[in-house]
Amino acid sequence: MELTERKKRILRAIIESYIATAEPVGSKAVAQLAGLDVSSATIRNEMSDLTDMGYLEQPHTSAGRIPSPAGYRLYVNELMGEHQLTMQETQRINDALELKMEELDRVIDKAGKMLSKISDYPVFSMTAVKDVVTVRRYDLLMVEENAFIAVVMTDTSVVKNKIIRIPDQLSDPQLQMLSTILNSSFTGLSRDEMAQVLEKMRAHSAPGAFQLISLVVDFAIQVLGELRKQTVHTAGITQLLEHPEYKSLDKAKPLMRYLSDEDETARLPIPFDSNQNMNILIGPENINEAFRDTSVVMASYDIGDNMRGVIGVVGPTRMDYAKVTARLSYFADSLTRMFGKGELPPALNIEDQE
Amino acid sequence: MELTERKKRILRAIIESYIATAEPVGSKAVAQLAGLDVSSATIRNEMSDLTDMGYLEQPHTSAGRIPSPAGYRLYVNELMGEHQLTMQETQRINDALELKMEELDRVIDKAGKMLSKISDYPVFSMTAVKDVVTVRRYDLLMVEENAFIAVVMTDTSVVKNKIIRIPDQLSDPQLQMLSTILNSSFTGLSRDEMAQVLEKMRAHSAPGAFQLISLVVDFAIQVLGELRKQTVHTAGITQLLEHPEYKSLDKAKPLMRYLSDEDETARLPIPFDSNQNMNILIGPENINEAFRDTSVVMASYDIGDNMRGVIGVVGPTRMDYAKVTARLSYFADSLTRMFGKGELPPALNIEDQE
DNA sequence: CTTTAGCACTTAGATAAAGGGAGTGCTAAT
DNA sequence: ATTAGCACTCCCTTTATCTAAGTGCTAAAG
Repeated sequence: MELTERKKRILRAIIESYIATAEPVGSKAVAQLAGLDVSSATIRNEMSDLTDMGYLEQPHTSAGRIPSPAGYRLYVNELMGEHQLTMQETQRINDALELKMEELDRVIDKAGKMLSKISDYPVFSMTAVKDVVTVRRYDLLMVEENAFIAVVMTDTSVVKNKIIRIPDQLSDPQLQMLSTILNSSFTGLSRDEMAQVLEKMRAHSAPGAFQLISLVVDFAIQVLGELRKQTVHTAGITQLLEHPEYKSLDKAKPLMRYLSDEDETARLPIPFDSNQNMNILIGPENINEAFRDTSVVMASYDIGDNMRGVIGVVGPTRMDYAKVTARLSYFADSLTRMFGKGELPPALNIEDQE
Repeated sequence: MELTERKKRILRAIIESYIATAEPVGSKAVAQLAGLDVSSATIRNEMSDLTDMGYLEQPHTSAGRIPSPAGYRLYVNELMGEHQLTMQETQRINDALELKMEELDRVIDKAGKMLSKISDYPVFSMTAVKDVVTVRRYDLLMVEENAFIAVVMTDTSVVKNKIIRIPDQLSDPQLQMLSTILNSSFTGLSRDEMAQVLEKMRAHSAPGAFQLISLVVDFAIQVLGELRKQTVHTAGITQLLEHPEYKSLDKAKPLMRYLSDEDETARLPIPFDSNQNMNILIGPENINEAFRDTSVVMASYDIGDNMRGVIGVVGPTRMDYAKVTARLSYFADSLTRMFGKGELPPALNIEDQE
């Protein structure tokens, strides 16, 4: 049975009022809000219908109505107007994204924090990385007699370095030789392959030389490992407390504990449908128990050509979907642009240290 | 007036009971706990004295007693036994500190998270850095015709790199020349000085060459800026909610908001007395309003020879000082050892990226 | 003089009862 | 089909009562 125009309008008014106030909405209030020139009694009849159809719920007999998950779903799919970002808002997001010289991981972390501030909800963010990253090239820089810097560049153009100390002195030609070996035998390989080659080499190499090689290769393997590992960042968990549905600690605690526990979030089972770049999960649609009364709005963004990340907002089912989606999508687009191919990349930087 | 042995014993019993239960302690309970073979009436008299002396407080006329800040202070200074870390605990801390290949900043962050897990309280951590860091040397590595990696090493042996793209092609001799200029004119200088030299150079240099130089120098200046900036990390804020004094959201919210707001914590006005390496601030001893009902236990640790950091635990005034101090001090010592001069440093790493 | 037992007194917090208010659903009239 | 009117339901707040814990005092005992 199709909804009449008026029913839609009433449903929408109820949802938007509830989003704003977190209070059940009564027929009288709707009569004003919906801008329909009918009395509250008429509205009551309509609301009764909507309840029967499953779009509204009644906390108890004599309370107003609140939207059911199905109601939110309908709202998100059909009713919700595109929220126009104001100039101010876009400006704010742009300012926020003025990140320079940061490492990818930290950019993501920071981006999360900013989005959280902008949206007033907790945010999680993660990057899904290419699973096979290889080393493109090695450079070795002598710094002192018994130390050199190993610079490793991956095929994803990530550069990492490390100061390597050695017991014996090393001459320039030796370093040159080492560099040649590394660049010829240890590039374009996966971590496992590198380990294998290294193992083979152990047999027919001078122990001293082998030692050196393995120091650098071990570092390279570590770098690749670091890059592979997918981390989830969360930000602004405390924001939950600002929303009335979490004013009872019993509600807030499990969710907060979940979000703040890295081990948990690490295996965040977020079913992201990558066909569309904006996903909304409403309340019970979340498989995860902790999220049963909570909605998640997610967007994906691209990091260059090979990687893709997901950033999402967590909030009460009564969340201002229109606003959140607008902001989130703009934000994700900005991230994509920022990490974009054409432009100068965000110049991620590096650091090693003795 | 000096406290009698018995009074001390009673005070100690009260504090420890209150630490454990968060409930006011009555005379009857004390009679048992203190292990004194006297009746509750006697205890009552003593407790009355202790109240007069300011070591105990009464929430209301007919409640048990709770320790006053002065009481905690006395306890911390004199009464508190050294908490013995169990083998298990030290083992746990050691395992936790098995950090490799991380950047300083992230080590601190992670260390905070671990300590928070170990101590069941929120933790903040920060590093106080040398205020003048300079560049020790530059290395330039050609990667493609129109891009090279700039590797900058500071006098604190931090190495950072960045891929720099240039519109025109660059020959090896040109790169060589650039490197010479950088190493002769832009090392050992503060950020301001570098900017000045750069400005002077603008006049009598070919525009193209100047452009190149300034790209690298700007990066170096940024690196120094990054290093200088002192950041405070917080971890485990949610742990607050596990303690009964914060079960009312009104109490928890301001503190949580404070701790989770980076802008706030950045200017955390923590008066750390660097003469002793363990500081305890009890309740009202905290200048900061948000911490009025909260105690802070802080320890400092050394990062190599030049830097020093502070790591601290935040909790209710009723906090298990004995346990927290023991763990914190062991933890801080471990950090110092880990960053120690002798040993291999935690091999901080670096990364740049296109 | 210190310790102890006994008891009246205080007070927070828990439980129960009563009142108010918002909103519904139904009926009858427009 | 819409609306006004009204009885009914149920939550929430306030008020009153009760209970349990703990104190402080007094007077007796060691």
